[in-house]
Amino acid sequence: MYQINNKEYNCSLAVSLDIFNDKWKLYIIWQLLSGEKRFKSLNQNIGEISQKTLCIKLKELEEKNIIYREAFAQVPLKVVYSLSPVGKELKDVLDDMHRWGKHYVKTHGKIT
Amino acid sequence: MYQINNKEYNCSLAVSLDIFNDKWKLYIIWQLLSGEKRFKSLNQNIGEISQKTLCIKLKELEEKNIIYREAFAQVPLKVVYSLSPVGKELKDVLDDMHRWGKHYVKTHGKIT
DNA sequence: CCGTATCCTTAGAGATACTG
DNA sequence: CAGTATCTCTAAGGATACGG
Repeated sequence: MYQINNKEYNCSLAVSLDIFNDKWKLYIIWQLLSGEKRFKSLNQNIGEISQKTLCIKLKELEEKNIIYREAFAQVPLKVVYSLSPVGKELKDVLDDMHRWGKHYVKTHGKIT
Repeated sequence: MYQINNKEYNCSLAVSLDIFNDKWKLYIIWQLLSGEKRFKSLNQNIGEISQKTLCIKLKELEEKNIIYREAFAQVPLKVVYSLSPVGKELKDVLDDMHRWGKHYVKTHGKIT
């Protein structure tokens, strides 16, 4: 049995699936794998995500210590997000998912 | 650009994330990785999934050709689910997620 | 045993407007 | 620029009962 923030899991896979059981977190990680990014950049480069949802997801990822947030005292404001060590270790997962998607499209979809 | 069932994606990762953007599909794959399973077995072994939801998710996976469904003309009925070739190729993804979850728990949770 | 059919409840997410 | 605050809506999922 595993416990994180008073939540119980009977398998460590359940931990991952629970954390990333939403529409956007893995997209955000994917963006950050290529280097730290500002809020605006994420908002523009991640499909159709709304500002509000992006805020919420970034906060959740920061609370879980998967990403870091660094704010600069400037006007206009500058905030930079980057992957923590444990966040960087998601690279394998995302590479595999990317590869699988490519393979799935090749056999079951169209490339235009 | 990729197209599957009249849905457009600009990245093959988006394909994977869209397919598995729900609470249960990857759990089902995880179960089936250890061999074919009957409906009841899945229903009992996958956390708190309801019968209705399991039905829906199995159907979706079958339509996407990720799992196979085989029904035996018996009374009582017997139905067996198994992974298709492209379904089996999700093993890497799930192994990585499992490994990451284990690592995350070690550094951010408790093991009881 | 393996599902369907309803009904119902909530969390996730979008749109828009506003603030430090 | 980087967020909050509302307000709204929909689809995912659960509970329960029924059917082949």
